[in-house]
Amino acid sequence: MYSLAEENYLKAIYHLEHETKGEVSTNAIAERMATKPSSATDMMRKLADKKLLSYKRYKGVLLTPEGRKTAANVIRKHRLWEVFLVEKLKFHWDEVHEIAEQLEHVKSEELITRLDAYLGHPDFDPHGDPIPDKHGNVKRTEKKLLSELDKKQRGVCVGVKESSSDFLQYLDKKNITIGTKITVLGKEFFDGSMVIQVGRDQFFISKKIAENLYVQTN
Amino acid sequence: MYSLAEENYLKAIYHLEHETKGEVSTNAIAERMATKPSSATDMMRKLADKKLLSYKRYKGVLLTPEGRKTAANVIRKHRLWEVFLVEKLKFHWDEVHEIAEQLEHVKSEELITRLDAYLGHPDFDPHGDPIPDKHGNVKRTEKKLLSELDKKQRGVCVGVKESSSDFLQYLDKKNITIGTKITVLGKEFFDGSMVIQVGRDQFFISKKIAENLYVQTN
DNA sequence: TCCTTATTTTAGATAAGACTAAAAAATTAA
DNA sequence: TTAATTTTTTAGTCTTATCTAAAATAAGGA
Repeated sequence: MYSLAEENYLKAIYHLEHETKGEVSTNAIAERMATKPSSATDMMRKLADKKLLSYKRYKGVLLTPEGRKTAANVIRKHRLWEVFLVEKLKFHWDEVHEIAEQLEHVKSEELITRLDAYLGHPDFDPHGDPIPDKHGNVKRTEKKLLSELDKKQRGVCVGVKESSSDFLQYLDKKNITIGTKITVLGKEFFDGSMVIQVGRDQFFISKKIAENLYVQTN
Repeated sequence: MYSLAEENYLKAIYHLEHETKGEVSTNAIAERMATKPSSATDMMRKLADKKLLSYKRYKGVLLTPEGRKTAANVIRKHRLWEVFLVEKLKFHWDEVHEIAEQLEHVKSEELITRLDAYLGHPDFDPHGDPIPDKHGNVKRTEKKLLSELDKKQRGVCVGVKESSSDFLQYLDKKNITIGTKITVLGKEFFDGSMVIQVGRDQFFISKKIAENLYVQTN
């Protein structure tokens, strides 16, 4: 069982590994964690002792399989809780991060198993990010922006890029939410605007809207 | 915003104040918290500095109104989460305490407001204990054991005293759960056994059963 | 009341996780 | 290749919440 601080460092390193290639630097970790590099070094030592990552002085770190799995599990919990907050408690997509940041550290395998089932085994969180399975595997899927789709293509809404209150309210009004199927009926190359089909409705959206909506294809 | 340790001490003291009359002793607190008396003393100092309780050396402590309210709020959260775990995630009554013990420390007013609404503003947790309102007020109700009822009296099941797996399964089988209305049709003074009505069913229960079921009357 | 016992507090230490300042290593530039 | 700069580590402190051992106070019995 790992401490709150340990879990948060693992999560940060997991994300950093995906953003940059190769070893993750001490400074990058410190910056992400909003701590000083010296604090990060201390923690790297500890996590290396616990075999959660490999660390060589001055050389940065890489998660071990065990470390990666642990990190993915915390992220799994975070994202499942986000789904709960949005789907069940009707929070807006942009209000849930901080709360999930706390809930993700609650220790109970059974709790997460049941929560997952209760939510219908969701594949994505409200921001469109994939939810790792219980083994830490992430279904790397074709998440793309709606603006990348061409005429006649379809996608399922899996999240938003920017999540301003105005934008979310616009989506609400148009009945677009996680899981909503969207078909591109037309696309104007001049300004990137589109005509899309959502349920029975067809309407026009600007390029700006299309560039802030993530969809999953295939 | 109070620390995890502070919240747990407040909760312990709150319960101890209800169990014993007058000041709560350092030893009692230490025992409840599974710490040493010296640790309890340190924490009393700190909580007194924060005006959450009044403390005089060698004299024990009493919560201030602010301390009482804070404690009640943690208990409110604990009990709401327990309801969630049992009602929504289908945990058994005796599996939820430890998890709620963690969830109760999640900080977000809005979360609890929404959770409360989502659960339908419950008055009791799955053990039959009352859930304080957001101001920390507890509806002190007539929670009694089913065995205390007399013939023709009615009560609503609000919880269990002992919650062994066998007992809970028995209750499941008989369709007795939180909110179930129970009427005493007959009571045998010789052995304390009863005949009760639950929904359309009438059946016999032993004294032991009646002594482990809490009901609310009035 | 005085003495013994139990309770409570004080003093000093420890572990986790953070910090600052200074030293060491790596990197970049001349 | 050496010098300047950046990155990382080390050394030493701090805070929170715990502990042990010892001292102080309160309570109970003869």
